[in-house]
Amino acid sequence: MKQRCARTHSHQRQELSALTSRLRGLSRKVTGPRAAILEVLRQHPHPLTIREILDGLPPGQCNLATVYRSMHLLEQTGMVKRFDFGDGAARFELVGEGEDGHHHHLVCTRCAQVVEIGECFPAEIEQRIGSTHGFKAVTHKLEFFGLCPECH
Amino acid sequence: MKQRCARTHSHQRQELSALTSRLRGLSRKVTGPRAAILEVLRQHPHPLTIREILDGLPPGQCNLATVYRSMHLLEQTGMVKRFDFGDGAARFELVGEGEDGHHHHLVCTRCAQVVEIGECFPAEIEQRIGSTHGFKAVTHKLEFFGLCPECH
DNA sequence: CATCCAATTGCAAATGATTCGCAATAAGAC
DNA sequence: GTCTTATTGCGAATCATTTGCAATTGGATG
Repeated sequence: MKQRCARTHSHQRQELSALTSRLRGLSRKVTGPRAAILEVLRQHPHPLTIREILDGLPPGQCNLATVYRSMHLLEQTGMVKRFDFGDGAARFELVGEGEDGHHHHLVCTRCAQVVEIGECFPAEIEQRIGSTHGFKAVTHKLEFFGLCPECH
Repeated sequence: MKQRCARTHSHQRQELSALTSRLRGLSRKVTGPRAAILEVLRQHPHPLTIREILDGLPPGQCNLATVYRSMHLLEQTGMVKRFDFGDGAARFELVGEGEDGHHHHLVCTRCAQVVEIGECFPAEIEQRIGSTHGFKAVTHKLEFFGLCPECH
């Protein structure tokens, strides 16, 4: 069984060269924009919005549409994971090689500070939920919200 | 302590008159559009998108912008609960009187069929997560995704 | 029941995130 | 180097949602 809920995401920063090799290994071209985007993600081990990624790029390095397209690509290849904090903007985080990136966050509803969470929904309960309703390949999205120390 | 994770949402359909009284009790006007929207929600005890609500309304009964505004109002007053299945469209469900509407869903990623889920993230773990990081008023959003019996 | 005022609505235009078409460009294979 | 095809930039399109504003209408009041 897939051990998904343990600490499967190491935050040891990956080398940029390792990232680009991964891309190349997936027979995708390592272009200027893509390398630059990977570098931004590497520098910010936090969920980043498309806008934040674009703003983190050297000016003129890459077009907004290209960021969107790159994030799709990276998501499909499993190199980044998409998160949704419910504010209408997708966020992305690098995924370590060989990992699935499944984890959760605790988000401050006032200042948007984000903390990464180790806990996960109990796998056995998820399993039961799926089989109870005849669903297969069940996963979940889970995010926590609250007021951070500075905001209360 | 708030008992949030038991089956706090009864799906016994509420009377329309009870709903409109609730609105009136909150000193909000019971207008044609609002009554019609409540009726649609009553008839469909499932998470509905704005578009689905509008389409469920008698034609010409209510403007799109009004549906948006009404859902905001109903959400603020606690009469409906907003859910996010990650597809970019908010969904709404009526909340029973005196309940908080907190619950989760199991959504088919192919046909979008939705099953309501009784289980919830263990409150004691959520509590621990909050206090570990000094967060207050911690809640969570949790939805399950998988392939329903018809789709696999 | 008529009156009045603030809350509410409709409409159209604005916004914000995301996607798409298409011609120009640039990786990487040979 | 050349060539082929993936990729990019740009602008326009799309989709969900919000907003400004003038017209309308609940419902409190007399």
